[in-house]
Amino acid sequence: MEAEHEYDSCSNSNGGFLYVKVMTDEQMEVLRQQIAVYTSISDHLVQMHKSITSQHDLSGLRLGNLYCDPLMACSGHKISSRQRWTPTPLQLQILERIFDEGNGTPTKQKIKDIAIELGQHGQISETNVYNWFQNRRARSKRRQLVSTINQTEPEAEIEVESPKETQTLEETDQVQFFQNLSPHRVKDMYIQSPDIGSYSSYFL
Amino acid sequence: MEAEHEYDSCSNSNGGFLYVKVMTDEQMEVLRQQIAVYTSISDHLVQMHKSITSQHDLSGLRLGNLYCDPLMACSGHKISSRQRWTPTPLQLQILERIFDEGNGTPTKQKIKDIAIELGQHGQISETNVYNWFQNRRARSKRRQLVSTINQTEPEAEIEVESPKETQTLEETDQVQFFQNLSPHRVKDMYIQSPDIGSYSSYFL
DNA sequence: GTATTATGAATGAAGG
DNA sequence: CCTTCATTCATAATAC
Repeated sequence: MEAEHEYDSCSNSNGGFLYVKVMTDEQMEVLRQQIAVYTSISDHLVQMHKSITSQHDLSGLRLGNLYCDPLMACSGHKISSRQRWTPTPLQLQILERIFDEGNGTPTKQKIKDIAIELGQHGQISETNVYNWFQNRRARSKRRQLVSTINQTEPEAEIEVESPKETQTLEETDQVQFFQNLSPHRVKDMYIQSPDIGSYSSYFL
Repeated sequence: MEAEHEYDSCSNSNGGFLYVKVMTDEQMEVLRQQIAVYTSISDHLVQMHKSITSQHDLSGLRLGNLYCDPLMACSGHKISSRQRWTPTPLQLQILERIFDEGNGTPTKQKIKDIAIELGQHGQISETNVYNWFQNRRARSKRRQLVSTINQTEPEAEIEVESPKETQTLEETDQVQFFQNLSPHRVKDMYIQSPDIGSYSSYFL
């Protein structure tokens, strides 16, 4: 098992060597999900507990009053956060322009070219470009569909003063359902001191 | 880098930068402790919940699962039932294990067997299994290429394109370690267990 | 700070 | 096998 580690060696300030384990992105993602399991479990159980205590006022059952939010860093060290690409304004402008040119089918080679071109204006990968076009196409399609429905089914409601609401109904009830179920999104994980006994009041 | 991650940068063929995430042993240990905290938190909450429900038999608080819709009814909204199969954590675990066993070609008969086996843990069809393996294989392959590039020596290797890089794809010990800690994926876990007692199995 | 929205990314499925 | 699409998930950006 140990032999299968991959090590990158790099010298430290002491002149010796410090061995660090290298993880691939895929492994990091798996790890992140593993950790997220506990976040979800905790969130879920917290909610259940809240539901119960709100009905029965069983606050006396809580297990302590010490506080340490496991999500709050004592030292501010983030363990796992998936960094997601965000296009720069310039990149976005170029992407939109290409998209508007109508060549709806982004060829593999075209994606490569675009990625190279956008690479001049910030970090980007071909996958980013691919995803962007995928999402752009899908959402453009969806928006059109929604607006079509809105035309055939004109709302009697007066919403003239809030133009931004026109597209807020894209989210389905199912999404709302899940978000209600797990309001605490899996956010950045932090390293904290393993003071197990002190987290209880997190659930108040 | 201000975070705990250390990034080794290396240039790729696009002239951009790829980053390899590395962790020291110390960081791994802290991470392990962090996860242990979640284990304790969850365990703690389970006990709290048990102590409460044992006194009050709150059957109404059961959590819905994927193929049950009491919770959906509770929401008061029309929630169309999911049309797309989603593997349960247990199913996913089994699938991943089979996939890791390396028998790359899932025979027709094998798929049937797997489907039957997984049927014990939730709704599933042979097509689901087939599709899963197809996607898993393809995406693993694609990710391998990326991470292979990421793992290349940060030294001056200007290699533009390697012809079908080898796929020494083995989960490293780090990942194995965490999988032992929590062998389930996070996906959809909050809609899975219909009973709080089922959560016990999530805790090591 | 919390809540909401926009959007990058992951994934089951379909078509070739 | 591959690509593509629809849907969902998670998070950066923003509103509150």
